[in-house]
Amino acid sequence: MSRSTTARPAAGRAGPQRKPGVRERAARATRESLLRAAIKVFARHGLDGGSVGRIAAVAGSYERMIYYYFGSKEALFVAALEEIYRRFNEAEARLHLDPAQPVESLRAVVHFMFGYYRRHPEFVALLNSENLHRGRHIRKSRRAREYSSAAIGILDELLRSGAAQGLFRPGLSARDLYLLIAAAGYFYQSNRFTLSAFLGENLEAPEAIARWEAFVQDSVLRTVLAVLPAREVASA
Amino acid sequence: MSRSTTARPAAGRAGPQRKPGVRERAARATRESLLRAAIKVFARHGLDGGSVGRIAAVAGSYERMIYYYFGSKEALFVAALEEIYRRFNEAEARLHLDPAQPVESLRAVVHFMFGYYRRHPEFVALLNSENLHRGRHIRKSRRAREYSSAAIGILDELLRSGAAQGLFRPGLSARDLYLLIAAAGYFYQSNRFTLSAFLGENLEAPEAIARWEAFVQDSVLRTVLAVLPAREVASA
Amino acid sequence: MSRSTTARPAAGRAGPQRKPGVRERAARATRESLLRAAIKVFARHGLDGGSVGRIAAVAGSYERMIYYYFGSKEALFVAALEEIYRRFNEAEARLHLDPAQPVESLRAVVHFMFGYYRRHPEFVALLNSENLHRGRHIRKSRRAREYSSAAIGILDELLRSGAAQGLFRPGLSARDLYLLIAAAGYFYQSNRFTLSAFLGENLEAPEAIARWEAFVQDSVLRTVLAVLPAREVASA
Amino acid sequence: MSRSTTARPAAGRAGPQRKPGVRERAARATRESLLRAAIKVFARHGLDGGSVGRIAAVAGSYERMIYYYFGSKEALFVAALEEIYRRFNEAEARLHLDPAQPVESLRAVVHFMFGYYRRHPEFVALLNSENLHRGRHIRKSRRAREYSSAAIGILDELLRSGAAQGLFRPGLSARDLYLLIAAAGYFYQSNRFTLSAFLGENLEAPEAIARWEAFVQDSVLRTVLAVLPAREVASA
DNA sequence: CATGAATGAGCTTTCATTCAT
DNA sequence: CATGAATGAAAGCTCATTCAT
Repeated sequence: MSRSTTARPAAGRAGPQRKPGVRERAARATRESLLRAAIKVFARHGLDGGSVGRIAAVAGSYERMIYYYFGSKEALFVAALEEIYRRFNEAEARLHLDPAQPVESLRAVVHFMFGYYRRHPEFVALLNSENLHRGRHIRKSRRAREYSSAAIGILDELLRSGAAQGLFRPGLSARDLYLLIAAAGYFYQSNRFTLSAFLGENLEAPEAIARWEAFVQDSVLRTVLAVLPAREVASA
Repeated sequence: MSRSTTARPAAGRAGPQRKPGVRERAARATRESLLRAAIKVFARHGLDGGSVGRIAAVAGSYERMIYYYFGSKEALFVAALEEIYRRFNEAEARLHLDPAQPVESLRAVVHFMFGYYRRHPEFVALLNSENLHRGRHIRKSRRAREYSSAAIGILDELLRSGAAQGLFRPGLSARDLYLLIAAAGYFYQSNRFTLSAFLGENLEAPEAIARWEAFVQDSVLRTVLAVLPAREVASA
Repeated sequence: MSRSTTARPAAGRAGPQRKPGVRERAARATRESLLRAAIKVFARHGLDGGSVGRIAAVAGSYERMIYYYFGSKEALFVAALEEIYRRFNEAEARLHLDPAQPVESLRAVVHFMFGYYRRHPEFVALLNSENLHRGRHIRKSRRAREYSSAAIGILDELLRSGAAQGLFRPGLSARDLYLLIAAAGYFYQSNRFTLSAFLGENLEAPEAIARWEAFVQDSVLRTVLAVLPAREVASA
Repeated sequence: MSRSTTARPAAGRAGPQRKPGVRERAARATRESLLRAAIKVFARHGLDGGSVGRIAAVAGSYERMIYYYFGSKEALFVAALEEIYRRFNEAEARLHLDPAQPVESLRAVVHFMFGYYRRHPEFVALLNSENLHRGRHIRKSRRAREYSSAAIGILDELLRSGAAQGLFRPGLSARDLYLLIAAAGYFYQSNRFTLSAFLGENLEAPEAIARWEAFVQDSVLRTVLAVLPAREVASA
């Protein structure tokens, strides 16, 4: 009853490290271009609106290959989800922070997340699609779950360090703070079209972006700081 | 895209106010049930995923009627968008605030918005769909634009009043604060499925909701207050 | 979750007898031509081999109409099955037998069945398809079951009458006799191609057919007769 | 349709009998498992319904191997047909009959065929598929034709012997009798699903099977016997 | 006013088969 | 010898929409 009548290639990490032949390399390229195309198309049109035909066309491949490598449209969507999570995680890991300087580090975190969402609208769009589908796919993916904890762990370290130095209020929840930062960055990116119409201004203008980030930086710091130096922080 | 397939009944604002006959009332009921069904279906499945067939079925009507009353699927989506904006505006208008008590009023605003998003997931879902489609429909709708300014106007009034009383910092942007509140409430609702998977906890549990609102209330107030009465606010 | 998004016309016997309009008559013609085409195509190519595309083409209609009137390929197959059963039943009902003359009547039954199978290869072919699918469809069809009992009831009457007259052996089972007659006629028709290859002769030649029927007539009568008048029956 | 895509191993009768090496033995095993799988799958799903993918999966091999060893799906079907004919012939050959005891031998023939059909539903199912396809494949197969005559030859011997002993009527056709026996056994097996629905009883129950064989034994003997010993045969 | 019938493009998926190492 | 990769046609089915009374 399993769907794949054709033996699928063992996607993912190969065991014993052979030198890949020409054929193998081309195959991997095909698979990857399909995945990249899927991310692009699903991000632009959603899971329902993004057809396998369009994905194949964007990848310069054939619809059939999607089924060869991924098995189904839905499985391709899961793979796309996992990939954007993986990329986000990777980018996050590259963000080196100094716990000894909690204020600057916290600012850096906000800056990173705002920048990431803006430079990766496909991340935001795919997550929206997944939420439209009530998290059906992510729930099934073991891999996606693994990427979770790191970000909050980092924040927690910063909060503890800040509190130890007497800079931050003690007892703050890293999870809550993470949500606040994510919400501010995500919502601005995700809803930029309706917000632009609603507010009558273009939220994608650089000044608008800068102003928003400054405001949130301010708000986040005020949320955590033990003592508010009236001038300094307000005019960040 | 031409919308006049058949002479449509004058959908929308009736001109001279006649007493509606039986026929007219039945027609209006059909139209409304279609609209309600559209909101439900589009919210659940998105614009692409929600078919006119399903909408007609949910409304207990015929697909043909959608074309009769709305002209096209897209026009029906626009009508659905307008309707949820209208409802939101209406709810907002029912929120009576006392500018003389800016702190309590601000808390009430946060509470209202958090509650609205939670009780009206279709509002959140439809806006997400619209943003996936890059604001294509809202941009065309005159009506939706009208609903914009009220909310921010109210906030502005509160901020001014608070500043005048020496409670709030002066010079704060109502727009920025509005976005922060909206972001915190919206993101939590919109992304509850991926977040629940990501965080490994159920964000729809009452305690989780309460905790989140408390945190945001705190954060919002810390953002605006001129002086922080250490205990009171911290332990909101 | 029901499959038909479009309201399907109430297939089958209409309740209150209105005079059908032009439109209605055309619709019925469409439906019937699709059903006829389905019987033809399924009989020739089987359930799997017969595509809805081909059926639509043979009917001079559109594939879409199959879904409009029948809902699915499988449901169309069920309708085809029911129709050939109905036709067989109808033909059987037209066979008027005189229980007072059991020998002649029995001969007539054999003759009828042999002729029916030969003139209606689609009946045989569709039943074969249904058996390949392990009776999955017929089991679900209430209507098909209704057509069952008549044939055997008639045979039973003949056997009783013959026994009462002292012509037939008493205690014979109509069901067994029915199966024997059906088997002989059906198998000859159903397996005519492999048998022709196997035997090296064309079983569809009129003489071959006549010879076979004569043999079976003889065999059936010898099975039921109480006394065998050596010459008479042997050279039927 | 051209079948030489790659130099095929000499499928079928090996010429000069060399001792097979390890490679050769593995190859033969692959070929045989594919053939066995093909018989199983074609029997269950028909020629059109049985996909090469499923056959390869059941065989635990690759689709490509089907083309390697057999050249095409159709050629594989022909091979499957030939194989089941071969098996049937082989089983028939193991049936040793004593022409001096024609009645017992005839009974044994009926018993053998009934048992074979029942224990080898794939034989019945494949022949049905082949007949659906109008004998297209068997006509092309030299080998299948060879298996024909034996069975009827045996019956002919029995009929002659019986007639010589005065037990059987003279002049009976072995071919006709063979068809009658085959029809009775085959039809019961082939149509067991529709018949079970039609008759409202389970034809696969042991008692039903026994009753049917007894009835047919009786009928066959009554067809051939010159004189009927009233009691003995009637209550077979 | 209202609604069954019709329509064709497009969807996801599976098919048998061939290519290239 | 063996097998992953590729291919395009065709499958069943759903879609939004229009026709015609």
